[in-house]
This record gives sequence, structure tokens and C-alpha cells, in this order.
Amino acid sequence: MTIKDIAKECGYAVGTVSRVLNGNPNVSPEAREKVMSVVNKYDFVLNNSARLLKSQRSHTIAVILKGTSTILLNNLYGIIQGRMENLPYLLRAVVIDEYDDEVAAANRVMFEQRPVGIIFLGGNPGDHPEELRKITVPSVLITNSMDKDDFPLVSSVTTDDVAGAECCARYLIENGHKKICVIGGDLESSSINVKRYRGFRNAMEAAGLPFDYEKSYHISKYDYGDGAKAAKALLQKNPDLTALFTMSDLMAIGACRQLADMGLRVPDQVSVTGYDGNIVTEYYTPRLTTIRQDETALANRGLDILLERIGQDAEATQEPLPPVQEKLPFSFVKGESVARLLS
Amino acid sequence: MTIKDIAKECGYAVGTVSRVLNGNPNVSPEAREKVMSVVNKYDFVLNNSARLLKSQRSHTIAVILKGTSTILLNNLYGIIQGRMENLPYLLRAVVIDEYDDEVAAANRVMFEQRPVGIIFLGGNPGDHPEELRKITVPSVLITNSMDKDDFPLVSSVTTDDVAGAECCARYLIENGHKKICVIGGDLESSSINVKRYRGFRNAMEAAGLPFDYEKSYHISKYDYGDGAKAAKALLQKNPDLTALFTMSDLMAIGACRQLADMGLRVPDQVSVTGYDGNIVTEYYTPRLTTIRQDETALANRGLDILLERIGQDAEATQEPLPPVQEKLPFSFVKGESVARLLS
DNA sequence: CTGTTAGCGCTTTCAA
DNA sequence: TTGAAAGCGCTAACAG
Repeated sequence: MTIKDIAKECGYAVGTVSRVLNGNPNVSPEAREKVMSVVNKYDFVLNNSARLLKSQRSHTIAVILKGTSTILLNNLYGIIQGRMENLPYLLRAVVIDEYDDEVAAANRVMFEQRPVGIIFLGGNPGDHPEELRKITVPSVLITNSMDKDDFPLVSSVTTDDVAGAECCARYLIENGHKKICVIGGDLESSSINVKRYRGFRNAMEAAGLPFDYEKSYHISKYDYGDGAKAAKALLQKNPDLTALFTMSDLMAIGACRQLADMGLRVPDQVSVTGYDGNIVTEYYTPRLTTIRQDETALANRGLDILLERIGQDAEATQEPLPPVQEKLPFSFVKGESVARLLS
Repeated sequence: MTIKDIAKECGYAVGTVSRVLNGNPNVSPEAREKVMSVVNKYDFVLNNSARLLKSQRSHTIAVILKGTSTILLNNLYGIIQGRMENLPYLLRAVVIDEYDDEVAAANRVMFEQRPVGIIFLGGNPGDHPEELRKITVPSVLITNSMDKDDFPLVSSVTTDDVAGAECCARYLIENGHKKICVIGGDLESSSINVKRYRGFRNAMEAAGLPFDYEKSYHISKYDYGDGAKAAKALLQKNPDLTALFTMSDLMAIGACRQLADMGLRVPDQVSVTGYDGNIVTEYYTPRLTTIRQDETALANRGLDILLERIGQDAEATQEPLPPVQEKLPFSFVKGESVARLLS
């Protein structure tokens, strides 16, 4: 079943059928109706390969989803997908492993799909500058920020991780906590960890509290199990800690579990804060104190930025829009996992 | 940069370049080397659209992921993707909404990508028989079973939901629970709900316990919030209940939260069971009693079944392999969310 | 408004 | 073993 068959059956030429199917206005209503009736009769769909081959440009936006297990990213994807229904683009998800190279994946998809734009959900493309430079369509990184500013095609939308972490740490301090330990990601591996750590340190320093990285910072993956292990290790090294500042809700939940196993109650004996505002924090007992990123805003703004750049790229009239690195507001969720220390 | 440019640069014809790039054996070593050197020089990649257009058949396996939020499915996807590295197939993820029609999505991808096989992760393709019949490549449904047996191309791998639910319910009964209420999915909407309910009823009947669907079954979506609401409603109608049997870990966690808000402790005052064995159940407090599906086995077996059918489809020699509907064993996770009732 | 037609980049016969 | 050439299904430019 090809456009030719449709043309034959409805008595028009392939050009007309093509025009109808592509929403070209230069078609008479009768022709449109006639063609559509045949198209519907057979549930005919244009061959995408042929379209792509011909037009040398797809209407595909590729989404590189790094680390399928992160619920946040899936939600972002869902929001973006929802908006696609009213947009003339096709979304193509590329799900890669937490340890895969997102820029390599993007380059692969560049060749295979020729997308008009790329959305990175998670990951840190800036870590692969040479590869990233090969990407010739606008892209936007959501949830992480692009620190390098010499990529004219890469924008980013993120929440202010420094401020978020600072806010959360300040809440602990305001509640009388002084001996606070940190469960965080590897500072070498991702700038997001660095920022959250900086925010934490800012709050500590503002309060004149000391912090010993060697003793009181434990590296953890963004999952439950590692959070639990980190909590255990920190407790051994810092038996007098009163609070754990973590860089993710999953770490926080893992830590809570570990504390419970050690007979310590949250928040009565140890306070714990999460990060990200994962929905589970609302249902966990105790409800977790956390920083909520506004997923909807993040996804929408990211998509808007990309669409602007794709759109004007098509017109190719004026100067290309410069990339933007935006920070969106976060919100603090008080929860129940931080106790007020009487002093 | 096309195959033509490559051909020109290395002095061979496009046919030869194509043969080299496709691993066709009828190429002289010199030609191969020459071509490859130029290909590597430019990092040339064949235009996929043109290949597809020409060969009318991709090496793509499409994966329809229904409901991005289900962690289980993402894990399954991860496992499948991991195995792809050693396989000559490309995976194409199609993420659709919980309420989208997975068979329509599959048909779309059939036209656009011409995959050699389809994996349904979640969903219930059997619910759309007419559409499903249009799919002309082998497919396999993982986590749900195909009840209809007149689809010669659709296989399935699932755990035995009836047995799993029965096992879980029996555990409650063995611990002295008699007044058990159920938080479950809509029996109309998915056969998986019917099966889990049947398993539950089986256990109840075996123990000679009555169950009043109207009074003690509450329909809930597979998420936290609805689980909480359901728990509240059930408690109002059944103030004397001692246990909640739920059809998903998320519902169970939502229910636990609701119970805590009502001042009821789990499991001391009310016992709760989950379903699926989501990793969070191990870190929740209390650890949830649940049925764990063996994700790895499910994913691997599902892929194996599909590969067998794709493979022999290519040979096209003997009779096509019939579809199989397999049930894999589950495991019961005791957890800590069920109390022993003294009677 | 509609029909005709030249490719898009590739694979795959067919001949050499 | 290699080259030449015919399309795959579609779009878009052009002619009518």
C-alpha cells in the first residue's frame, strides 16, 4: 500500500495525495475529502523512511533519556510527550543506561533519525565536548545545566541546585542541627553534585559551622541501597551526628531504612532531608523534607526553548538564537523528617 | 556525505561501498580496506532512511512501554537493552501513556519503522483485537498474558498472577486474618486485576472465609494517592478490618500512609500486603510483604521467545513457530507488614 | 487546483 | 570481484 495505490483508487495523482496528507492548502475540498476517505479506508500511513529520505529532514525530536530508573525523568518525558500532540513533531525516545554516553547516543540518533532537535533528560553532555560539537541541531539539557558556554546550540533548563541545597541545609541549621553529615554523589562525576554540595557548604559557612569532607561526606549512587550503606558508614564515623543531608530522595529513604535497622528513629533521633521531591516522599513515613523541582515548568520551558530554536532554524532568516542557560525556581517541602533540636 | 562521495573518493563504485558496509563477502580485501579507510576518515554512517526504504525491512525491534511511571517496566527495558549489545538488532522504545492504546502505537511503529518484532511492556494488547490483527511481525507481551489464543504471532511471558495473589492472601489468612479488604484495579479494565482477585478469592474460599465485593473491594489506580484514598474508604466501610490486600506496592504504600494519618500502625493494627516486589518495598518502613516477579527472567525469556520467532521468520523455511503463553515463577517476600493475629 | 516528474541515498540484481 | 542501473515511496518544483 503506497501513495500510488491511494492515488489510483481515488482518481487523483500522487502529488495531490501527498499534498492532502501533508496539510498543504492548495487542495480542493473535494479532493481532500476523496483522498481522506480512501486513506481512512485502508488506515494508510505514509512511509516514514521515504519521507525522511526525500525531505532530508525529519520532524523528529530525539529525547535522550539517561537512566531509566529515575522517576523524575520519566515524568518529564511524559509532560513533553503530552505537549507533542498539538505540535508537528514526532518524539523519539532513546533510553540509555546510567553509565552510557549520552552524547554518543545523540550522535547515533543524529545519523539515524536526523532529528531537528535533541532533548537531553539527565546526563551531562558537557562532559563529552568533542562529541557534543558534532551535534548540529539545537538541543536542550533538562535538569542539569551546561556550564561550558562555548556550545552555540546547547541550552539548558535546570533548577538552581546551589540555592536548593542551601535552602534545605539552612532549614536543618535553623532547627538547631550542627552535626550534619552529607550523603552525596561523587563530586568528580557530575557537576550537579558539586552544586548541591556547594549549596550545603554555603549554608554551613553562613552559620559558622565547620564541615569535614573526609569525615562527614559519603559518596553514594542515586539509589536506595547505596544511601543505606552511606548512612551506616557515616554513623560509624560520626556517632554524634544529628542530621543527614542527602542529595536525592532515594538516598534519603535508603538512609531512613538503615537508621531504622540500627534502632534510630527519624526524625526523633536523626533528621534526614532528601532532594528532588519524588512523589514517594509524600507517602513515606515520615514524609520527607525535600526540595521539589517543578517538573512541569522544567519540561515545558525546556521544550519551549528548543522549539524556538528549531523554528527559527527552519526560517533561517536572522541570527541564530543564542543558547540560554535557565534556572527555574524550586520549592521547599517541609515534610516531617526533620526534628527541632532543643538546645 | 553519501555513499557516492565515499565511492568517488576511494575509486570504487557505490555498489562496492555498499557491499563493504553491509558485510557482503563478495568484496576483495583491498577494496574492503580502501573503502573502510575512507569511511573511517569521515565517520561516515549510512543513511538509515534510505536503507529502510530500499530493503523494506529494518533490524529494529520496537518496544512499546506503556506507562512510564512503572518502575518495573523500566527495569525490564534495561535488561532487554543490555542484551541487545550482542545482538544484530536495534531497539526502538516507544513510550506511551498509561491511557494510550498500545496496539495503535504498535501499528504506528509498524508503518514507520517496519520492525522485525515488537515487545509490549505492560498493557493488554488483547483488548484491541482488530488492531492487533494488523500486526504482521512476531510480538511478545511481557508481564501480562494473552488470554486469547487466536493470535498466531503474539506470545507472552508473565508470572502466574492467580497463584501469586493466592499465595499472598494465604499468608494473611495463615496469620489469623479474617477480615481482609482488597485494594485493586478495576476488574473491567484489565485481566491482570481479575487474576489477582481470583487468586485472592481462591485463598479466601479455601479457608472458608466470606468476602463481600461490594463492601470490601475498592477500586484504585496503580499509584500512591489512589491507594491512600481506597484505604480510607475501606476503613470507613469496614472498621473491623485487620488486613488490606493490595494489587500493587504503590497502592500498599499509599494505604500505609493513610493508615498512619489515621493513627493506625502497620502492621500492629492493620496488616498490608503489596504486589510486584518493587525495590522500594525493601526500604519502606515497615518492609512490605509482597510478591516479587523475577524481572530478569521475565525480560530474558520474553526476548528469547521473540528472537526465536524473528529468526525463523527470516529463514522462512519450516512452519512458523506457534506463539507461547508462558508463566514464570514468582517469589513471596515476607516483609514486615503483616502481623500475626492471636486468636 | 492538479498532474508529472526528478531525484533523496541506498540495495541489489544483472552484466561484465 | 566489480560496475551500472533500476527502483524503494515520497516530496516538491514545475507546468498546465
